[in-house]
Amino acid sequence: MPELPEVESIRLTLAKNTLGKKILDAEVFWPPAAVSLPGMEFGELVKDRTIDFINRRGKYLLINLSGDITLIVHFRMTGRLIYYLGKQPVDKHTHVVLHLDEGELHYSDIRKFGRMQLVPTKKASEISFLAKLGPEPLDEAFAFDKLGQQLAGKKCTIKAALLDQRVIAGLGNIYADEALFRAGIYPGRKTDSLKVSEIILLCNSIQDVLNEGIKAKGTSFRDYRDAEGNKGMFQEKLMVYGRAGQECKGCGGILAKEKIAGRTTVYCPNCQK
DNA sequence: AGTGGCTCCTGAGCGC
DNA sequence: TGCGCTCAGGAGCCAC
Repeated sequence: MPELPEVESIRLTLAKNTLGKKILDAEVFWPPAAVSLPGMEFGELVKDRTIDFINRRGKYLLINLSGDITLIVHFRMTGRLIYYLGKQPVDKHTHVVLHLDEGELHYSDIRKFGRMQLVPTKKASEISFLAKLGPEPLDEAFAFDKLGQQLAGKKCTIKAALLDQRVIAGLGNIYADEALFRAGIYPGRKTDSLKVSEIILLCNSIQDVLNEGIKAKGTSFRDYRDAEGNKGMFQEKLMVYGRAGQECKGCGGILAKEKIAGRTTVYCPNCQK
């Protein structure tokens, strides 16, 4: 599932292949996946626009098109955006194809949770789901004091807080569990029970695990691929996610599984307190 | 404010 | 081989 490092990897590979290219036309096979401006047809709105630059905010990919239109993509669970230099057949999960002046861009999504949405670029930051997002964990301005502010006064579990995109943008189940393991914090701890020393540790762990995830080009636990169709490598480095019942790579104890914040959570009862 | 449940979806895995 | 069941989950929404 694309979290921050996966979306960043898609951004980099997509930029490498499509910047400056022009959209000749679009084919929409499943309309709910392609949200346009009111009263405008998706294909008509993207036609003849150039891909100017590509940004990322949390787990959202922001593709700036010429003429002040931005294509916002959220991949949710199984969304993929892949560039093909040649002609590529569509399959039953392909929802949108953008034909470029060189190559084509396929948006597909097995579970159909993901969305592409066109918005006026000037209004992009006001779009409700973007405006609500918390700080970017890899911004230079982000440090333990910022994380502390975001967590202040919260009484939920730390796992729930890390998954809350209003608190911090870009973490999902994989990197939240991995960051908590590295910080030695039990995911079910109440947020207001964390000491400053633990918040410092957690902040560093979040940044480290995200940076290492990006360096490894993301985690391909199951479905994830970058914009060139390649898998990431970070699944080989996972300490807890997907490893319930296996040995902890730190202490050799058995990793536990528990539903916390409504999500399957894996942790080491020995290493995380 | 926090929590739990439901919804959107499909495929994988399992028991029989 | 195949049926039916459960599980996976990001995030919005609603009830309590």
